[in-house]
Amino acid sequence: MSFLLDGLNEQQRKAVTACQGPVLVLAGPGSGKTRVLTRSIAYRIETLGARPYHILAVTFTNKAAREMGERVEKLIGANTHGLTLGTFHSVCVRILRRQAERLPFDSHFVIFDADDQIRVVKRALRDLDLDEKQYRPHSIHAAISRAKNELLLPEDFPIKTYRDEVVRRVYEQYHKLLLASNALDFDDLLLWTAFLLAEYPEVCQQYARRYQHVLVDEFQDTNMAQYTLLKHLASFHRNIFAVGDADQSIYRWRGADYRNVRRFEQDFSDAQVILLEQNYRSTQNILDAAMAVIDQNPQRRRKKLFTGRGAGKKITLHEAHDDRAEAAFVVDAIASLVARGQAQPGDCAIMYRTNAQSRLLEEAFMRANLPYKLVGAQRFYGRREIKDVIAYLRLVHNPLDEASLLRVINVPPRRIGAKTVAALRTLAGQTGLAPGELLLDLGKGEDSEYFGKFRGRAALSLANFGHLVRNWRALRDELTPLQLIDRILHDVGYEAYLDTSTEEGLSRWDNVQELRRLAADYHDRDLLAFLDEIALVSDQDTLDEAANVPTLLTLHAAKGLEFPVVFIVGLEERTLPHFRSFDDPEAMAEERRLFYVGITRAKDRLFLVHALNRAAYGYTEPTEPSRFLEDIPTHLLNGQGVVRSFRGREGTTRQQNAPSPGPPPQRARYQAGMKVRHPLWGEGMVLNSRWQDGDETVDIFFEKVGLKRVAASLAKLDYVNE
DNA sequence: ATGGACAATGTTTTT
DNA sequence: CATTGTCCAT
Repeated sequence: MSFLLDGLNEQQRKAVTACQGPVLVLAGPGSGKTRVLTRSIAYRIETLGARPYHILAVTFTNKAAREMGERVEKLIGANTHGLTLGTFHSVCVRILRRQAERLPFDSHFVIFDADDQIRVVKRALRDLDLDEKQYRPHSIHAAISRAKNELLLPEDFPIKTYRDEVVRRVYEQYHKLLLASNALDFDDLLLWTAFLLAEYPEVCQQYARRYQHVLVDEFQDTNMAQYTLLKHLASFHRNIFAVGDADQSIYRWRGADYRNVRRFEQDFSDAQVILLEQNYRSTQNILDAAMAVIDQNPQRRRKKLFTGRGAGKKITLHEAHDDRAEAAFVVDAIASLVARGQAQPGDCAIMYRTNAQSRLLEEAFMRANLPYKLVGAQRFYGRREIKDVIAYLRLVHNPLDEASLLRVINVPPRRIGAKTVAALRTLAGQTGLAPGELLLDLGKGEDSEYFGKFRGRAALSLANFGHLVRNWRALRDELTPLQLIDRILHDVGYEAYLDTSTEEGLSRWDNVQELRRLAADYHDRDLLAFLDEIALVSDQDTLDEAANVPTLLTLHAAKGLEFPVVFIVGLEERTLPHFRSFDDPEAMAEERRLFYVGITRAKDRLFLVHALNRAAYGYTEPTEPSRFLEDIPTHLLNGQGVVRSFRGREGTTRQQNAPSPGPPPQRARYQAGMKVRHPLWGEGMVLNSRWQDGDETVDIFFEKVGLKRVAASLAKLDYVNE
């Protein structure tokens, strides 16, 4: 089956055929990593005779999984049946449903999305009589999520401060509430699977024996839970094949730890390490810019990326007056490329740090009457009407799901207000039933023993709704998901509720129609399959590749994609790097990687854009260009004069000088009284600062280690905002 | 119970 | 500024 090695370079070949023992493939951007992964799967089946049943391949997005499946099938035909191929989360769902009898939930559990999770945190806070202002649900949830990713249960939650103590209690309550709802959050899927494999050696054995080959994509994005899972699953045969690139690790905030790459080499000391450094995507100029940017990150394994593609066009650096002008520039530039026949609209992508930045771009496209497509942002599944319909389905599937019950119990309004809901919950608590179960019982009307416990109107409203849910439940096995949706929409009068005479209502109803179309695909599967699928889709999964129009997307969403023409906008301090990363060197390093990921998406043309003024809180304020721009050698750039090193704001005079890649501006960055943070020594106060031998020498009094003298260009100091 | 008006509050990235 | 929550009048 030598065709599986056709067209591969030596390193790729080596990787594809490395099927024994642990293998770590460090794959630079555009180095054919997906190719290596798919061929390696095919090679194991075709050449080594492995049964697909014995192969596990995990990815982070459904799209990546789907693509991989299609490409393997294209290589070796249809004999991929039995292959386990999916995202970490979907693979875990499958395992957990099968093994639920060993775990504290049953196999019909539902998956709570981000919204539900916040609701549960709020509920927990209220149950514990804690102030939502003081303990913001999002921040508490982040702490819980972090703990789960580290495989820490409530009792293991590390306590250093009083706040930690509170978080631990909320975590405990949150945990209970989820189990009472027979629901798992995203993190639980990983946590419980890891727990299962650790606690039940016979189960672990069963899977580890089955999976003779374990392959992982985007390994640098794994968190502790995922890493542990992989180790368990590969523990018997030890044929684990991990592909990743620490320089493209951009999900630290989600628990991802690129140090797992190093950990892998330690845990599997016999691992073969294969480097893929030849880039097949970008021109050399683009690649050089990318390397110049990423080389500034400390403590990384240097890779020397090269391409056979030639230098290519220079990178365009554009300075716009403000964010509106920035958007206009992008639209103009695309229009002009298309007009000159240099690109198709669909070749172009515009990338930005935050979703909020998409708005002005969208407006600019609309003003120019040009179509575009947007990845993510107001996600389809995040829309209110979609969440409503899904909540109905989940309630029908699982009446224990309190989050869904509360979401739809009065939508459309059916005279069940806060008072009545509180009464329902109270009585449920007294009887030991879940609110949803109580509601179902009330659905029997006056036959229900609980009917008399409510004040007249309330009892009737509840009974009516309970009756509806009873009916839907009775039908749920006969009807397809689509038929059930239609039945619910009809029974509750959802179209009338949306008021399709208004533009907004009509658009919402359109979205419901879109959901119906998606449900139509599930005519031969059950409701739960549909619910699983929509719980685990990602933004990238909804990207429509057919339309020949420009794509707007965040830098995060751009990972794994490539485009002939790439615009990266908002290249300013506080945007990229984002201001939330300023006081943490690790976070700052990740901002740089994010920029690196963006640059390396480009095949032929790269446009880097920054605006001198940007609207922040509704007010437009002056900006400084991103520090990352300073790291790109000027000879790779063209466009208007390269304005460099503005930190300190005297750039206009310096600009006159010949563009020299010399030292930064002679202006103190640190002044006495400033608070700064050093990666090693922690926080300290600047005592004084002066210029010496072309560098800034700063004396700092650190809280932990006392007085230190540092060179500003060498010490990785960060400002601490007071 | 409902809906509207106002205030506060917060803005990264997402399986 | 744009969303979310809270208060108040119906």
